[in-house]
Amino acid sequence: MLRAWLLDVSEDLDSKIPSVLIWVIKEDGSRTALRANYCPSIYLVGENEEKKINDLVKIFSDKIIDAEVKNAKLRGKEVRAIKVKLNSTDVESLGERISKELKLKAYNYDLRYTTKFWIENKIEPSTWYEFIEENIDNTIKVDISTAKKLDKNKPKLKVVSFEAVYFSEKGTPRADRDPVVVIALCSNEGYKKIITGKENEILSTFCDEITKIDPDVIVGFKNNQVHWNYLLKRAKINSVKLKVGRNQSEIHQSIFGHFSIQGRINIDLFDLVKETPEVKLESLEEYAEFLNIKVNYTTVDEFELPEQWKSKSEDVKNFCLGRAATILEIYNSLEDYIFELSKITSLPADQVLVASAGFRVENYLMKKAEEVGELIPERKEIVHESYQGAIVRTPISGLHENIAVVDFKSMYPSLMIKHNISFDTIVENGERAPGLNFGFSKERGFLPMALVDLIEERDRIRRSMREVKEDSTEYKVLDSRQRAVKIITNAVYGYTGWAGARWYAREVAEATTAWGRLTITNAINEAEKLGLSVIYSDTDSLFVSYKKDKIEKFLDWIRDELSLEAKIDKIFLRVIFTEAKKKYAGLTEDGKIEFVGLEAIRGDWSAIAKEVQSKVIERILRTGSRDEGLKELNEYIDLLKRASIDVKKLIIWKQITKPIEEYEATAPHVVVAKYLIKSGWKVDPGDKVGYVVVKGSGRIYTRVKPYFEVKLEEIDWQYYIENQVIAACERILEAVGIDVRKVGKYKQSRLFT
DNA sequence: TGTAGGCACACGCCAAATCCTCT
DNA sequence: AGAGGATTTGGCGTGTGCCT
Repeated sequence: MLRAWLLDVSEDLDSKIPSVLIWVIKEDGSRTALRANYCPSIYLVGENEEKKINDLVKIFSDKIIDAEVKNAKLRGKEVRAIKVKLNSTDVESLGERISKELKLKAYNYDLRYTTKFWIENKIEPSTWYEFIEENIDNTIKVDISTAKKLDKNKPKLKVVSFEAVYFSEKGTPRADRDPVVVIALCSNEGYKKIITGKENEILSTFCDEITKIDPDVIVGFKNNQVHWNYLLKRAKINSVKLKVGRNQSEIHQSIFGHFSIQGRINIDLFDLVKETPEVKLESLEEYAEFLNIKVNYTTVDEFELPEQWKSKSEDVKNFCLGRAATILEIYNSLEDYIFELSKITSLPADQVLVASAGFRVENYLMKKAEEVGELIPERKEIVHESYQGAIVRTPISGLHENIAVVDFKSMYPSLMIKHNISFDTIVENGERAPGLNFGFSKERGFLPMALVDLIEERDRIRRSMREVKEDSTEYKVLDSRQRAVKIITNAVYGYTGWAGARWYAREVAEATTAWGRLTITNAINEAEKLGLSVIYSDTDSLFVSYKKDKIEKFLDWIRDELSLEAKIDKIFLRVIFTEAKKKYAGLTEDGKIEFVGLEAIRGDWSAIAKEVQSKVIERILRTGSRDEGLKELNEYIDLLKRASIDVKKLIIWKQITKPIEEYEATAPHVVVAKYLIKSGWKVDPGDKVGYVVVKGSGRIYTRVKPYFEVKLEEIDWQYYIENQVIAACERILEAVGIDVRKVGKYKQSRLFT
């Protein structure tokens, strides 16, 4: 018996019959690749199965192992399908050819060989398994059908983080021109190294060190987007092979821009920062701060890197090493989450972070489909029809006291279960979804089944969490797992309304929101009937006056009459609403101020505007006095009039969301982006551009500059007072009855110019 | 290789309205 | 007084980032 933890799988190119290399960590701690034969299967559906099987065997005799008729489910309906076991790893193109030739619809075919490996064999990555092994000429071979899942903790992984610095005189470094000058490495066994010197030596030392450490995981920041590409090109120029994989293999780019390293897991923390909405600028340092990880190096801005390298190269080296160390530390705090997400979705750890929410859900559903014999439909382009979403009530504006926020617990998943909403249960007779001309049958659907499993799994995890100490490793692992499960659960509804989904079903998404609207409307009416005034509501939440016994009754009613669960999410001692939806700020029982939707938490407002708005709101909420808010604003206006604010606080950051030439309107951030591109900087979709508004007349886009080129004297303070600070505060103050344009320092501020 | 829809808000764009200057 | 250019006004579209 061989026990091993599964890292990743790659195709075994040395084998004549379709085979995989399963990269594992064995129980004794050794790292190796297990060889296993695996012939993938596809399904064909259509008329005359028996005859078609004969044709199949005739035409594709060398490409198939066998074919037999089996029962399967197609959108819940029992069908007869030909299961074809292929003697090839080229599943998609062979599947297509067979389907075309025999005029049969193919299923489970447009998937990569390695993806099929996990799904079809019901094997999960990042998990312990037991296999029956056979040793043949120094390689270990296993029989997949003997795989037995073991419940055992993840082994300690060897991890290396790295960071690289490239030198360019001006602008973004270009791989065809600008060299690598530093690479820093850190391992989780305490190893640290700064590699500098001649470029070819840097590159080969980098590979040698990786080989020596032999890590299971290589982690970086923007390594998929920037580093691997860059290092590969520099390696080519220097005639060095970038051998960082196991078996001395080179790194290679896989289909969707992500890089794979044989036998190791390549992780890019940038993928994680992108799904962390609290981190606005998506920088490594901001991410570290968010995770409470101390950064102990001086950040070198990319615009000052060339100068710094020429004058104080030691600082740059330390910066590089510092970043590598921070990358490792961040990775450590997120490792459990990454591998739990990998397990639950059956996507190997180095793919799960690259995959977007839709693909994670889909992979999970494909795994479930295999369990129940549901065929996996092909991915196809579909014209998406938009549908009605949730209800958002206009808030009662002003300063409120003692408000409870009541939330439905996972409303959409619960409704999908309650009404059996699924792509395989849609019917046109019987009970209909509110306002729609179709409904859902009673027989348990595929999606509700998957959701019940997910919810039960999460409940199980949360129960086990209660049995272990809160500061234990086990607790953290369980917590990561329940978070991973929750994310998948909540994304299922959205998945069904995604045009790219294999199981796209607009009706499902539409019915879910329809029942959601009915549910919240009924709940609002009931709350008011019980004497709770509802001041605001969005999708599945209600803001009501905090009257304990009435709320208890209300929650009981939801449980008994709606068969749904709701809870008091939080209580605001004070809360401010303007007239706008989705924007408010409140003081909670534990003395914290929470901002929702307001400029104070938006990434596209200047720091000064955000600071003043939060201070103004905080003062009003803490004191309960509106005049205190005005005082705060006046103090700041004085500072701005004296130009006594750090330029950094005036930067406005905005994302470039598409190729620059596709912009129709002349927006300030686009003008700056174009200027940057002209000066040799690379600005790609997804990048953030930081600009400052300077003095002048006319359109704003005619007087914006990149933040690093702005001098104190040119700043348009009037703009910042009017369009940033006052703009962010006036709606708040207006909501509590103060007209900023009539009182306070505003008039005086106009004299400024 | 994009979970969904609902929403606020700044600013550019464009045409109409209004203002202003000059003959 | 009236022509005609300059400037302001207001509605609408673009663009970004937020909420649940």
